[in-house]
Amino acid sequence: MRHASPRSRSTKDRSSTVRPATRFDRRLSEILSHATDVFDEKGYEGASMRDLSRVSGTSLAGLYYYFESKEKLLYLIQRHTFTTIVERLRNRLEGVTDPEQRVRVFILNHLEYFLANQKAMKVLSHEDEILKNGYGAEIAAIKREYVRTCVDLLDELKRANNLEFSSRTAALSLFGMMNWIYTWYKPRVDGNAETLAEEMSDIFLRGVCADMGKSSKKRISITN
Amino acid sequence: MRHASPRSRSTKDRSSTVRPATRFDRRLSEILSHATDVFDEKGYEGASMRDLSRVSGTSLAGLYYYFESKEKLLYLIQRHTFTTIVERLRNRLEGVTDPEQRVRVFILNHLEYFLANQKAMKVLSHEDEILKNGYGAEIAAIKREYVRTCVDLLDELKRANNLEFSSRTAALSLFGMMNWIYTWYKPRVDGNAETLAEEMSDIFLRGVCADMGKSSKKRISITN
Amino acid sequence: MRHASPRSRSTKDRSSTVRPATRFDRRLSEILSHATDVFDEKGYEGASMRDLSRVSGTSLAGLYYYFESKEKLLYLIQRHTFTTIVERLRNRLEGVTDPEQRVRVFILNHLEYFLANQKAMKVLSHEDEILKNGYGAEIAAIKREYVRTCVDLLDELKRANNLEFSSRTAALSLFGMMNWIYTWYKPRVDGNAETLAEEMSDIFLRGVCADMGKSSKKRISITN
Amino acid sequence: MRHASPRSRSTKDRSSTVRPATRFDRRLSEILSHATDVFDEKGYEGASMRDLSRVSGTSLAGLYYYFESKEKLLYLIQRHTFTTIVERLRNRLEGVTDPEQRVRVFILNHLEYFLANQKAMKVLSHEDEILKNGYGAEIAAIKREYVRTCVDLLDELKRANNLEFSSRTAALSLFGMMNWIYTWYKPRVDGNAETLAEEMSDIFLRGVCADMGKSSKKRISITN
DNA sequence: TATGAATGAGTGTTCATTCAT
DNA sequence: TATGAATGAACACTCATTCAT
Repeated sequence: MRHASPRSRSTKDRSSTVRPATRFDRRLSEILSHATDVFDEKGYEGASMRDLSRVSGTSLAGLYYYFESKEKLLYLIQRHTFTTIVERLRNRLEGVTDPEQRVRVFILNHLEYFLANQKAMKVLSHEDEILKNGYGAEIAAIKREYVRTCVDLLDELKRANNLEFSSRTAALSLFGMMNWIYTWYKPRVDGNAETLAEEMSDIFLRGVCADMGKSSKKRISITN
Repeated sequence: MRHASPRSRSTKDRSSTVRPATRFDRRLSEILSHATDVFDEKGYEGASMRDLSRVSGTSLAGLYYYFESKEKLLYLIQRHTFTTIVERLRNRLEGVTDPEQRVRVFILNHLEYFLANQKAMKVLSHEDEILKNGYGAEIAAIKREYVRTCVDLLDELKRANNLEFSSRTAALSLFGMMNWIYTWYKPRVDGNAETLAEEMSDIFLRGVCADMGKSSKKRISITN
Repeated sequence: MRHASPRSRSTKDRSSTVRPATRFDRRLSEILSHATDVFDEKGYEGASMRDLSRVSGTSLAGLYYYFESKEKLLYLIQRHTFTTIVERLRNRLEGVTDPEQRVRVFILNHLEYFLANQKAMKVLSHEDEILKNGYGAEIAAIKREYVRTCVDLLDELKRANNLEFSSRTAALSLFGMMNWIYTWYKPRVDGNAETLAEEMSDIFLRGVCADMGKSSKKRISITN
Repeated sequence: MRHASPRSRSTKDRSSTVRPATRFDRRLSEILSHATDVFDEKGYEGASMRDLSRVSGTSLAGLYYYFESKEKLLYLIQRHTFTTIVERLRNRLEGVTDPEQRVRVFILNHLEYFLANQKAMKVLSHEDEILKNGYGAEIAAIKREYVRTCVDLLDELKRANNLEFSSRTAALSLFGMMNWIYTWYKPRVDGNAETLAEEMSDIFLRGVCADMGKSSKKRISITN
C-alpha cells in the first residue's frame, strides 16, 4: 500500500458484526470471490487492482468503496476462508470421540474444503507473508489456533494409544501433505476429497509399509 | 521496454558448457546467491531489480551484463538448485540396494539440501508458475524427472514388499511433507536434517500409529 | 514492461464513433496537438513521454489515461491529419470539372493544409515507418488512397489532353515537390500557400522552360 | 551524446588530411558503411550503438576507437556522402556549356548517386536536424553550397532563355522531387537512374502538359 | 588495437491510490 | 453508490559512454 490514509468508515466495522446481509455485503462477497480467482491465477503481487476491477465489473475507484486497500482485500479473503474452515471443523468434530476418527475427520474436513475452494486455499497458503502488522497478526492467530487444534488431536491420539512421536513435526508434516496438493491435484487422476482423505489418512496413520513391522527399521548414515 | 534484441553472447551460452570458472562465472554466482535471498524474502514479483542491485552491490544496469532479464535470473537459480539436488541424489543412491533404505536416502537427501539451501528451495517450490515457454518447460522437465525418480523408488518398495498403495499420491504427499517445512522449520525446535529425515521417514513409512494394526481402520462418513 | 493488458475502454472505441465532443475528447485533442509539436521538433524516437507530459501539462501517468502507448499516439495524430486533408480535398473537388483545374485544386489543397499544419504534416511524412501491424496498415491504406486520387487526376488530365507520361512518376514527383517544403519553407521568403501552389502548379504542369518547345530536348550521356 | 569529454586524438584529425589509406581508414570505412545501413533501417535515434556493434562485428567499446561519439559517426557519414556527390557533380559539369544540359546533368548526377547510395542519401536527407553546433554547421555549409550550385544553374538557364520564375522555389521543388524518391522508388517499376532522370528532367523543364501552351492557364480561387 | 565489465541517466509503461462529482 | 480523471512512485529494461587491461 502506497498512500495509506485513515478512512471514516472501514470495511471491518461493517463486516465483523452479525446482522442481515445487506446489498453492500452481497456485492462485497462477489468482489471477494472474483478477487480470489485473480489472486490464485496471478498471485497477490502479480494481480493488479485493474485486473480486479475488470473481472468484478466495477470501476477501479469503485473497488475502494468496498475495501480501503489491496492488502485489506487479501486480509478479508484469508479471514473468511480461515474462519469458515475452522467453523466447519468444530461442527464436524462434535460427537466424534474416537481419537483416530477425530484425526480422520480433521483430514477429511481440510481436504474437502481445500478441494472445494482450491483457489482460496491456495491464496491462503501461498500468500502467507504479505499481511503486515495488525492484519497479519490476526490471520496468524487464527492459523495458530487451527494448527493447535490439529496438534491437540494428535496428542489425544498419542495418549489413547500410548504412542511416541513429535506431535509438532507430525502435525506440520500432515499439513504439508495436504496443503501441497494444490501443486498437483487433478480430479480425474486423484479422485475426490473422500478418496484422497482416506489415502492420506492411511499414509499418515499407518505409513506405506506398516505391515513390515517396526523391527526392520535401520538407521542410515550417509557420507557424501 | 524497448525492443528486446538478441545478445551476441548470452548467459546460457556461457554457462552450459563445461570449462574452468572465469571471473564472469564467479561474479555471476555471487549475484545468483544474493538474488536467491531477495526472492526468498520478497517473492519473485515482489523483488525489484533495484533490490537485487542493492544487495549484490552492482549497479542496476550492471546486472544486465550478467543476465538478460529478471525471468532468466529466476531460471538460472532454479536450474542450478535443481540440477545440484538431482546430482547429489544420484551419487547417494549408488550402492544402496534395499528399497526402504533407498526411500530413506531420498528423504534425507531432499531434507538435507532443503535445510542447507532453504532460501533457494523455497524459491524453487514457491515460484513455480512464473517461468514461461522455454525456460519453464526446461525446469518443469527436470522437476518431472525428479518426481519420477521418487515414484520409481516407491514402486520398487511396493514390489519388494508386496504392498498396495498409490505411488503417485504417496510420492506427492511425501513431497508435501518435505517441501512445506519452509513454512515452519525452526532449527532449535525441530532438530537437524537427519533428525527430521528420520521422523518424516518413519511417519511416511510406518505412520503415526503403526502398532495398532490395520484392523482398527474404519470408514468415516460425515454429513454436514 | 509489464504485461500489456486490454483496456476496458480504449481510445479507439471513443474516437471512432460520431457524437458530441466530450471533455475527454477536448483534452485528448489538446494533448494530440502538443504531441504533434514535440514530434515535429524531436522526431518520434527522440521525443520522450516525459517531454510530452511536460508540454501538455499532464503528469506522465496521466497521459496513459488518454492513449495506451506512444505508438498509438502517433497513430492518432497521423490518422487525424490524413483524414482531415482527404476530407477537405473531397469537398473542394466537388463541382470542379476541368482536369487541369482539378490538379491545381489538389496541389492547392495539399499545400494549404501543409503550411497551416506544417508540424503535423512533417510528422506524417517523416515518421512513416514507425507504425507496425494494424495501425501502420490503416495509415498506409489511407495514404495509398490519397496517392491513388492524385494518380487518377493525372490520368484524367492525360486523357483529356492526349498526353503521354508516367502518371505514377509524375504523381510521386509532385508529392516530392510538395512534401519537401518542410525542409525549406520560410513564410517571408516563399509567400503564402496560394502563391506557392501557383508556382508549383506551373512548374509541374508547364515546366520551367515550357516556351522553348520540346524540340530542343537532347539526350545526354555521361561517362564518369 | 551524454558524457562528452575531450579526446587526445580525434577522428577528424586523421581523416581530413590527404594521405594513403591506412588499416585504420579501411576499418573505419567498413564501419561507416555498416552504420549507414543501420541508420537507414532504424533512423539515427532508433539505432543503438549495440546495433552498430553487432552488424559491424566490433565490440561496443571498440567502436569508440574509431569515432568518439554516435553524433560524430553521423557527421562522418553525412560529410562523406555529401562531398562525394559534390565532387562528382563538379567533374561532370566540366565541359558542358548548354544551360539546359547543365541542369540535366545536375539531375542525373543527383539521381544516379541517390539510387546507387540510397541508404546513405536517405540518412542524409532524413536525419537533417540531429547534428548540433560545429558538425551541424559544417554539413549545413556543404549543403548550402550544393543548393546554391543548383540555383545558379537555374539562373543561367533563366538568363539564357529569358525566362521568369523563382529560382529558389524551382530549385527546392526540384530537390523535393528527387529526394522524395526514397519513399517510393522500386527498381522494377520505376526504371534506372537515367530513365528516371529523363522523366524528371522533362517534368521539371517542360511540365506535364507543355504542349497545351501557357495561354490556357487560369487562376483558380477556392472558397471552402 | 580492442574488449570485458561497468555505470548514471534515461526509456516507456504500470502501480495502488485519491478525489471531485 | 459509483466513477472519470488524475497522480507520484515505482517498475523492468536500454541507452551512450567509459576505463582498466
